Amino acid sequence: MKHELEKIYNPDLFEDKIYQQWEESGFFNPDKLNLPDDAPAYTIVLPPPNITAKLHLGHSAMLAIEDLMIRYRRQNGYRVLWLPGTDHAAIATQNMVEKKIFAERGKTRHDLGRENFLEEVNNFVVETQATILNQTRKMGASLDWSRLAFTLDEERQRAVLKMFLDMHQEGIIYRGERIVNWCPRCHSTLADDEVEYKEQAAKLYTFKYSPDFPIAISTTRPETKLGDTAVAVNPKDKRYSDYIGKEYVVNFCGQTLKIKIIADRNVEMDFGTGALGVTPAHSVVDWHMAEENNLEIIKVINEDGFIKDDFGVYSGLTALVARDKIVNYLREHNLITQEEEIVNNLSCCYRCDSPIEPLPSKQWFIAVDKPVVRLQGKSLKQAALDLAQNGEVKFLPERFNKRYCDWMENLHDWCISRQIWFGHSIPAWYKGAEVYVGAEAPIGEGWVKDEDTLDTWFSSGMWTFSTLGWPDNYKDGVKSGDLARFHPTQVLETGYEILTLWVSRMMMMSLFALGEKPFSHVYLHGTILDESGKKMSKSKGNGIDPLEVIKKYGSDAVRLSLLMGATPGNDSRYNEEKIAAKRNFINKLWNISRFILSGASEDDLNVSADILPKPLTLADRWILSELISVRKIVDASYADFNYSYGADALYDFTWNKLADWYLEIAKVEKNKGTILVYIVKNLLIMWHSSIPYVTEAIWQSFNDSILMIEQWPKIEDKLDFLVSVSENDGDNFSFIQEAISSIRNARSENKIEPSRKVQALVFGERADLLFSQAALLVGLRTGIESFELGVDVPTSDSIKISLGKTEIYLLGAIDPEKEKERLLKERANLEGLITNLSQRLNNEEFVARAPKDIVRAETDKLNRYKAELENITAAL
RNA sequence: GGUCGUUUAGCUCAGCUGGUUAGAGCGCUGCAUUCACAUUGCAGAGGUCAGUGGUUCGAGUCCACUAACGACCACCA
Repeated sequence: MKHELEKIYNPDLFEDKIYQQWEESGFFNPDKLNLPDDAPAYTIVLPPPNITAKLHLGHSAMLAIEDLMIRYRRQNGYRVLWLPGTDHAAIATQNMVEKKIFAERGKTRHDLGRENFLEEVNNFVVETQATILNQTRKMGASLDWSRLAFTLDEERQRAVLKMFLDMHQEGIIYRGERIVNWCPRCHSTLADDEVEYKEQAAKLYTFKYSPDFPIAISTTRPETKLGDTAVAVNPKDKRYSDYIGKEYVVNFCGQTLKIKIIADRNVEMDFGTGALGVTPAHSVVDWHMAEENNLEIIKVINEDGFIKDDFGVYSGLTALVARDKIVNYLREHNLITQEEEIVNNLSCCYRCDSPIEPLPSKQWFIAVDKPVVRLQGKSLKQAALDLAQNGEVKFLPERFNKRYCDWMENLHDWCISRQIWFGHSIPAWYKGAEVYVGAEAPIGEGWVKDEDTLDTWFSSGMWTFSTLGWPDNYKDGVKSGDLARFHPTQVLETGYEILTLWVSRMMMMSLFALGEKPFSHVYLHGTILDESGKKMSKSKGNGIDPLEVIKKYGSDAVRLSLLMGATPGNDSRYNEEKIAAKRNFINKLWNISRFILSGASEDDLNVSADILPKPLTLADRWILSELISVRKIVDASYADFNYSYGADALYDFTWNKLADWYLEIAKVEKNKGTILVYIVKNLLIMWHSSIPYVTEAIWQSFNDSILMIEQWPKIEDKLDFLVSVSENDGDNFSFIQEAISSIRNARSENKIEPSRKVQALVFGERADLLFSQAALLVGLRTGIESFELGVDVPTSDSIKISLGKTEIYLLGAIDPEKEKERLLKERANLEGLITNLSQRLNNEEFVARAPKDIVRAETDKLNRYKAELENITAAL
């Protein structure tokens, strides 16, 4: 079992083999973990990556963080489920395949036909999915592949169908006419977030509909004015207040319009003439005004971007041509009072860049404001809002709670139908004006299936429970199977950019389907930017392929570089040097282990990671107290989602405490095999969740078991016999270098005999420890094998090392003047602290209301400060 | 236009509820090297914590304003 480790850690030799071993062990699957029935569950559903493309570094960061959460919980006895999957990303995928087919064969999806096209899409999906899953494995993600899901696979299709039917039955899903973002080229609606705004120069025309109409209006789109049914002014605007409520019949460019003057506070008095021509059919804002004022809605432009019939000479023209024609008419009739060049934002299709035409269209919606019986009359919006507001779902960082709530409060009914082919079909059939909703086609002739598909977020919104067997595992309001065990999930870890798009939908869907939250915590990671701080994107070509970096530095190094120094919600820059630094660290850990294991006996190797070895020297007590303190820091930080801080503490311990100090001591003090192996075992366990491969590789070089399921150590917590050392002690050793060269010089000049006696004088409260380490290093570097050590009276400015008859004096770095200054400052500081604390402790209200342990802690603090003050005063 | 974030060493970033002398990694400078590791070790230089004002015994931390950069949302008649 025990085998030698290579001189340098080579990830290539281990990673694939180890991953395969993990997978074959079955322990990614919670059912295979040997756990008591009451073991608490810990579930994370992996945010399913879009199958449009291979993974990028952002995904790697996500996998690193989630795998850490998962592995840490697995080590702590949880029934851990990390559930993998991919998202069909309806529009994005269809678009990508369309482009590909067009580039390769010059054909459109219409050329291929629905069936053939969907087959092409499916081939594409299979291909990219394989790539994605391979990349995910390379990261070392301990996902339960037996539960792999896809938002468009058969099970999910059943779930989506059921959800649609349930919501329809409840009256939450309805078909209605609304203004949608319509792309005349793609023949599809776009979600608001699929619309891109482009700044462009436009002409703002100010004119009157007709000579006899009293108010001039401004617009950049005169052709839509054919559909105007009102003019809106600000109610505060004195210029127009007399007209409000009046109705006019005007002849606008040869067409008859009925115009009512209405008041609306959203109209800006300063823009143009302060009056707005209301075109309900072609503007979202106007649509709302029309609803409030019962205005007629007149469609002017059709789905192809042409002017509709019944508009005389304008019918059949494209919007742009019609615009020119109308402007000419207005000019000829002297109705234009101003033409102005302005810059405005044109809304464009994110796919084809065509200008968006806002059009009324029949679509399926989810009503977010409607009371839902199964939610005790709350609306979806309200219920989802409550989860955040009453703290049932916590956001990290907290500020995203506000963003979530703001967005939720402004949420309108969610349009869920999309005019694309790739996606979940809508279970609706039409016959004339009749609509049928059901799982199967209705009986009878002449029913036509709805050709649209569902918004991709509809299925991904169900992700936490559609992956756990809903609806089969949910009967009469009772959960069973996976759903009972693993829902609600613990953490949703995802990027903040989809907080609104995805997280909010998951909340509503879960509330509707199960009446419960989908998760307790939302951890939002930042974006990985490129080295210059720009977003990585395909179009810019500045993306980094995780596989290449992994190949160069190893998976663990990539993971660690993404974990350390990263805080939730904050973006971080890609930095290859950082990865190299982590690679070096991993090699350091490897060599620490190599050194320890090579010197360990068979008995040493069998030491339990739970029980402190004994007896202990001073140095042992010190390193063990550091180890225990690190474990506490790690536990506390991981509990707070502060992964960077925990890793920092481990890193510092491993390199600066264990390698730099304790191993050097161990070389001299000898017989430390047991305790060293004990430390290594604990260290590997604690490091495993961040850098699983190298830790597993080392572990298996001297154990038959798999480290992945090794339990988090339960080290005794009796710290009273341990040594506590401040973090800055390393600074006190600047004299060592000098000592070493002094001794060497003395020797080479034959000034001293090769004495076996070393005596050093060390000052400070931890003189014994400093002494031990100092003597150790001096001895180590000078080849003196045994020492006789002693501590002398502390002095404030010098350190003396005697070698036999020769004495070496080493001056400390402390300047008495500066020291005095420091003490004075500290005294003032302490006095302030004491005043402040005394005041608080004299405050009856504080003492009465604050928890007892806080009061006690404050009292202790006060006493400590007082004692310190006395010391300082004495020293001065 | 609204909301939010960022600004700390040459670079990339930590710094929790205000509390001794502001930290890390990389880079830089000097020194060391048959040692588990040169993917190494030791030491050093380098910061008026973006600016101004305020609260406080005490501010990198809290408040206000300013500036630069960035993100999101909305709208642009």
